[in-house]
Amino acid sequence: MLGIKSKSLFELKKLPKQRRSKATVEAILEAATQLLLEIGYDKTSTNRIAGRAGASIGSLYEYFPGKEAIFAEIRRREDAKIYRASAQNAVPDTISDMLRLHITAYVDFVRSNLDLHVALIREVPQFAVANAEAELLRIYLPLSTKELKERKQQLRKNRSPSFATEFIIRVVRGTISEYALYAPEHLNDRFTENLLDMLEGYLVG
Amino acid sequence: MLGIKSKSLFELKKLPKQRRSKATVEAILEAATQLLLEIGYDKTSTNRIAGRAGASIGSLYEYFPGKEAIFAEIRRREDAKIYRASAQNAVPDTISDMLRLHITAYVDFVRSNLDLHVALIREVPQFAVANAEAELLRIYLPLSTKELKERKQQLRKNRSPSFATEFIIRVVRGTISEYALYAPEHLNDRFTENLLDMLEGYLVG
DNA sequence: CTATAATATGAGCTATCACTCAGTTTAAAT
DNA sequence: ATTTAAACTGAGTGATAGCTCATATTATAG
Repeated sequence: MLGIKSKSLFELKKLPKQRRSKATVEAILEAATQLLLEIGYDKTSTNRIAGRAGASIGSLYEYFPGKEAIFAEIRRREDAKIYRASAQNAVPDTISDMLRLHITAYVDFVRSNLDLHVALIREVPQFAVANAEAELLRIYLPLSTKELKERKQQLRKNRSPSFATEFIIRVVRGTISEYALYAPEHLNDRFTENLLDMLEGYLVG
Repeated sequence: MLGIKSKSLFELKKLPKQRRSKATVEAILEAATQLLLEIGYDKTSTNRIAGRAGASIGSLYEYFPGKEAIFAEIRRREDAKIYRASAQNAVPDTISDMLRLHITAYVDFVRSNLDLHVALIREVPQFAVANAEAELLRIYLPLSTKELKERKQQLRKNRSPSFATEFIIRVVRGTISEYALYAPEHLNDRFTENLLDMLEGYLVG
């Protein structure tokens, strides 16, 4: 029997309390991000992260239960940025404008952090990241379902707001990830307009 | 300087010629598939694959240049199956029927091999798999563009057949992967009908 | 000033891994 | 029957990885 770790492998073991230790945690996350982009997940060892961060390996394990937790935290912060980028504007009246707002914000965000976004999808074992995904969806999904219900008269008939919300979110996320991974040079305005056109046709008709 | 490997890291070093060695290669691929599903990519060592396959580690390296090549071959074969599943039927006259044919074949295939499909996306380093992706698209894309051009009168105006083909393929692949990874229980007929409805609206109107 | 908690250190442990190679066995070719 | 090529073998190698822990330093609290 191997040692059982009581808390999640993907969360911080302990929150830094003093200014010094907060800086250490930030430096570790920054170093891990750089190394992920430079040499990839596999070659990024915890010792190397600590070295680049100017911290000791012991300090790293003081705050993170393991390698995966570091990247899960990076992913969580990226997801939070995406969320904020969409959520900072007022909610428009029409479904069309809602779609345009959210999707352009999303595409712009992915394009402006393309390398990191791709590296996180490509290289980080997804199981370390499933929680972050679930968290994001839990925030996003009820929010948008509510928005759709309030605009139900604009919806095509037979469209269930709750089904449509998950469907749209997954179409958008899946499609953008696919382009980011395999055809980043086609992740342009023409793509965005086509995506919007397709989704508007689906939701509004 | 590390040793330079002359051929691709993702292809077979040597093709088995005799019946015995062909069986060895098949056993290795089968064992690797099982272990991927049972314990994941990282824990699946080449020694363990050889052990499960009833072959020696030396034989494994006789045919595969490295661990990644084994999984690239598994992926290549899966892709070929998907392609055959779509391509075996005659090409229908209407775009709607074309979409229905290809997409139901694709969804059915993914559902019937869900665990392996998910494991290949989740766990296998994508760079080992990028070639297989490129190969698949090279076959698929011109084929479908040609089919669309022949049905241009059915297309909504302003839809470029070549752009639309890539767009549709990536929407489908991305969306289905997203559902397979994060909501496999929602990968059902209702999902398929909505996807078809959306794409038909986009292409035909 | 003292006691206690927080933070930092890094040598070293255990484990495992991908891969090599010198030699043997089996099949095909002549 | 002999030669040659194909296939197989598996102990061993070098490298590196994630992680622990005993100890030391710094900050906060009373």
